[in-house]
Amino acid sequence: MPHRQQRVDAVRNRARIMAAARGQITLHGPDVGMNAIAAAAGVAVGTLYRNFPTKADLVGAVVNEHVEEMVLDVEATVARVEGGAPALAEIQGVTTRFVESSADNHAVKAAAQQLGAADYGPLEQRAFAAVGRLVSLARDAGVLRPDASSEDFTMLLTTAPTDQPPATRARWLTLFLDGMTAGARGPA
Amino acid sequence: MPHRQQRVDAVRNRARIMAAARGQITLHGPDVGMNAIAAAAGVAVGTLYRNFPTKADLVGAVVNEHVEEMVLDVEATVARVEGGAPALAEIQGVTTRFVESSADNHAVKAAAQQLGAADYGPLEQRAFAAVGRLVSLARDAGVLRPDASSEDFTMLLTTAPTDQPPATRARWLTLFLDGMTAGARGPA
DNA sequence: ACAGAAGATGAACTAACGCTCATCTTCATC
DNA sequence: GATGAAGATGAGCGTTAGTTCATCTTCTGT
Repeated sequence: MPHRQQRVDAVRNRARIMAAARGQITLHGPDVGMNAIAAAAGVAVGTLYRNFPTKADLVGAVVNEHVEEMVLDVEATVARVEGGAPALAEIQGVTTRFVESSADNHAVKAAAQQLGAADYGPLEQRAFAAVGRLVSLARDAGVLRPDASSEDFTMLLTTAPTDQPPATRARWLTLFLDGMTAGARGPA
Repeated sequence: MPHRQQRVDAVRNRARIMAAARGQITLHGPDVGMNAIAAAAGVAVGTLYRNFPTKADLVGAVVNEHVEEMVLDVEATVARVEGGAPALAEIQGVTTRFVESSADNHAVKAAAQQLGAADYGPLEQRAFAAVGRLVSLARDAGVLRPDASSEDFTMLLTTAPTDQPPATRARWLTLFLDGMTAGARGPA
């Protein structure tokens, strides 16, 4: 073992920084200052930069956590549908959960934006794979329009309105999902 | 006449500033610096501030121009439909024009955002009136879902994807409009 | 308990931005 | 032309936000 073990206070500080960054970005968006995050973590700015060379790295780490949450949710949904759960209801479920969580969560919003961007990391590929499986399951069940694609749902995630009142958000989802089901064969 | 006539160079500079601001904001978004706009106008920053007390005033002036264009387009569309033009095709037309113009035009994007905000100026009221007329005409013609509202179209303008490739934008509009026509009675 | 490396600190640096104002220039008037 | 007010100029102010680094502290291995 060439390297000495990492110090316990360093581990603790990194955890505090991630927690504070998550909280601050969730609350105030990715534009919060590094000083604010450092203060919330009970740590000096320099410690932030020891763990994350630039602000983009820190924000990216937080965003990645949320992307992972979203991916896990979609994968769980796929599993339920494969187990016999009604596809359309499950799709309404995930999309609603997503839109609601991104409503007053600026970190999730940023995460969605990143999914729209085309820098394909391994996590993004997992996301696309899961969404793809969900779409083809639902399409085969006849509850989506025949030409429905996973890109359609990526679009949904990217363009979902986040700064609108709850009633508007719900209406938006209704319209979009009705568009996704227009011309569907209908379930057996 | 109490006031002396405005100087010709002052008039010329104001026009140059508006043109430069329009161009720069269209190109780089509302976050361009005042120095950049001044340079593009061939004028010093001080001259910008003589014509527009704050940056918000300048950006607001540019955005207002675009809002007005959009309003005129909708009003013309209403007139055509009232004259017997097919309602659904006309609606597809305006919305397509809007999405396309906001695609690589950051000023129009900002204009749409402002329409979504709730500070009702006289221009905004004209916009809502025109959209309202268009929706009720189309609904009465049976080409929109019975519960279609003008808020639905405001939402469309606000959430339209602007940073996506043309094919994605077109697909988005298709889905949204199919959602708007789902459950429609159908034209006579 | 000690040495030394890993880590933490926060004042200060840099860059960008909106905005001001003392000074100079240019046009309208007579 | 001459005059003076309207207008133009641009260096610089105040602020904010990301980043650095010389210095001090704390933990780990022996």
